[in-house]
This record gives sequence, structure tokens and C-alpha cells, in this order.
Amino acid sequence: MASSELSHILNNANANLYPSEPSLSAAGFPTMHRNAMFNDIHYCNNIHNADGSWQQENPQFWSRRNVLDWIDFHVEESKFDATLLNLDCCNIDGSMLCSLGRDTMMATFGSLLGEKLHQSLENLKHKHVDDITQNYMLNETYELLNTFLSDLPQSHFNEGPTLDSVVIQSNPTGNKECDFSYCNEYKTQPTPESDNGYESYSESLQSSITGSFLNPSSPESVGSDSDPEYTETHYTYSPKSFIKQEPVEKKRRGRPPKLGRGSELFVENKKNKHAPRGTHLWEFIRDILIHPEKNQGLMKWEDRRDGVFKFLKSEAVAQLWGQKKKNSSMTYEKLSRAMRYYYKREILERVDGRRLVYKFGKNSSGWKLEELAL
DNA sequence: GCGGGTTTTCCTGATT
DNA sequence: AAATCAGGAAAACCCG
Repeated sequence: MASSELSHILNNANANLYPSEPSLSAAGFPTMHRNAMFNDIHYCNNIHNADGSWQQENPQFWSRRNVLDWIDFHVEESKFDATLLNLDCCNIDGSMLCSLGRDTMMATFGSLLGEKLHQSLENLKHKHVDDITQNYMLNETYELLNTFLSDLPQSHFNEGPTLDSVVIQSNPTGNKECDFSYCNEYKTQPTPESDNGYESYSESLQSSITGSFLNPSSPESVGSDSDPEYTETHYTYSPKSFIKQEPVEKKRRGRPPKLGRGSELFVENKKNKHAPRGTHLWEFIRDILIHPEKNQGLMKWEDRRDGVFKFLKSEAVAQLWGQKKKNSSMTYEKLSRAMRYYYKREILERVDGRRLVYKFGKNSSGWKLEELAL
């Protein structure tokens, strides 16, 4: 940690220990009697918070500087004596911070500050997970609407504006490169001074969840998703519904779906191309986990070393998997059945008694820190 | 075309 | 009560 940053913390803390204007923060509003949620989400103007970007960013993606700013804010607010801080513990990035449990937090920062930090972190995590869910649903709606509009017979609407043009026109930056799909998950931009080698914002956008996960990093998965042979789905419009129609009628993979689960209105497109080689489910899951900057709160490591992980947004992950396999009817229930088959092959190990928690087994690879370091 | 591997789909029943 | 887990069965699809 840079010594300037240390002194930054200590100075701020000391200034609060011996304030010239008691009970007023630098921003001029009382620091007492505000709940943690309010502080974390709505406070924006504290001048001590030199960078401030931690407030809008998912804690998973915080830089070391963000973590420091966040600790600084809470040290300052709780009038904690910063000289008691083990400063080595502050030199971590967001993903490491998020892996600390409540007990570790208390042991590291003391029961008072530790509890406060833990609460704050949980609030911020939940806030961002909720954002992701909302955006995910928004994006789905967008895609449906957009496909619907673009495939309407032109005589009906006389070449009216597409959803894209509407969205883009209302976007002051006019950045047409920004594919709406999943990009909204990046509601806020990362800090320009990002110090940990994360991708730039635009790069993140371009390789947004869809793109990046469709190009798994494992050797087996190379080029797995740049399928030029992607066959477009066609739709017909009728006053009652709009129905996807395959150019060539092919049977759906797996047991024939039973009619009656929404299939009357929306006949799913069926796979009409080979699933790319190497796009195994466990690799897809692994790649979400090893790219925390793109993970967006979908999954998290429970025990990084042992390969224990948890689904945070099980249905969202299933939808992504379905999107990758061009199967919009994928659900967590089906995905989890495939996951359970991995137990026998020891690609996964069972984790008893914990919902949505799995563990990589000895026949999986590419997730261990040592492997990734290579 | 065949067979093995890997899902996908559906299902029943149990557990949390 | 709803979500999740467990695992059997059957089928689809890929690949060698």
C-alpha cells in the first residue's frame, strides 16, 4: 500500500477523532443517525472520498483503492481510531474483500468497525445483485421486443423506428456499439485509474457476459462460439401471438417437451446447429467464476481454494447457459440435473446440506489459482 | 449408420 | 409453500 494512502486514512481518522466541527462531516451533513444503507448508496459528496466510485460499483470489482476509500469512509464515520487498524489488511481488492466472512471481518477490523464494514458490504452486495436481476429482465424484454419489431411485416408498420434506434436516439453518447444485451449490468463505469488490470469499460461492454462467456478460456473451448453458421430464427406475426419458425424443422434436443408450459404462445426455436465442441456446462460455470469482473454477482466462490462455489442468481445463470446453447427454455432445474450428472464423473463433488452450492471435483480443471497463474 | 458421451427434458419424491 | 435436491428414464445431438 502506498504510504500516501496510509496517511490518507490516518489523517482522516485523526481529523475525526479531534474534529474542529463536531458531528458534521466534511460534506456538511451530520454523520450520526444515518443508517448504513443510506450511507452506502446515497452519500455522494464527501470530499474525503477522493475517488468515490466504490459507491456505484459492485464490491466484487473494487480496486484496492476503492476498498481503501470504503474503509476510510467507515473509519471516518464511526470515528474509529485508525491507529488500531492492521493496515496490511486494507491492502486487498474487492473480490478478496467479498470473500471475507463476518468473523474474519470482525477479527481483522475489530468487533465494532468489523461489524459495520460487514453490514455495509452485505448491503452493497445485495444492492448490486438486485440491479443485475432487474437489468437482466429488462434485457430479456428488450430482446423480445426488438426481435418482434424487426420481424414485423413492414406493411404493418411502414418501416417505423426500431427499438434500437429509439434507444440509441435517447442515448446522448450515441454509442451504437453498445449492445443492450447485458450491457446494462454495467450501470456504472469502473474507475479510470483501475489499478488491478481489469478490462476497460468499453472492453467490458464488448465482451459483456454474453460475449465473454461464449468464448470459454479452456483449450477445449477455443473458438467455441464464433459460429458463423448461426442460423437465424424466423418469426411470423399473427394477431394472437408471434411465433418463431425454424427454417428447417428439426427435433428438439432431449425428451420432447410436454405441451402446455407456455408453448402455445411461444414455440421455441430448436437447435439447428451443432453445439460447439468443448462448451461443457462445467466449463461455462467455471468461466463465470474465474472472471469475477464479468461475473456480475451471478455466482461466487465459497471457498476459492477448495473449489466450492455458489449460485447467487440461479435462474439468471441458467438463462445465460440457455442463451449460449440457443435454448431459451433453459431453467435452473434442468441445468442442475446436468450438474448432478457431474458427481458420478467426479467433475463435481457433492456439497451436502447447502443449497445452490457445488464443488469442483478432481476431474475438473482450469479453476485452481495455481493453474490460472500459469 | 453406430455407439458412447453429454446434455436436455420430464418426472416423482424428499428436503430445506 | 416454494425452491431446491436427487436421481431414473428417455430422447436428442455431437463426434469419432
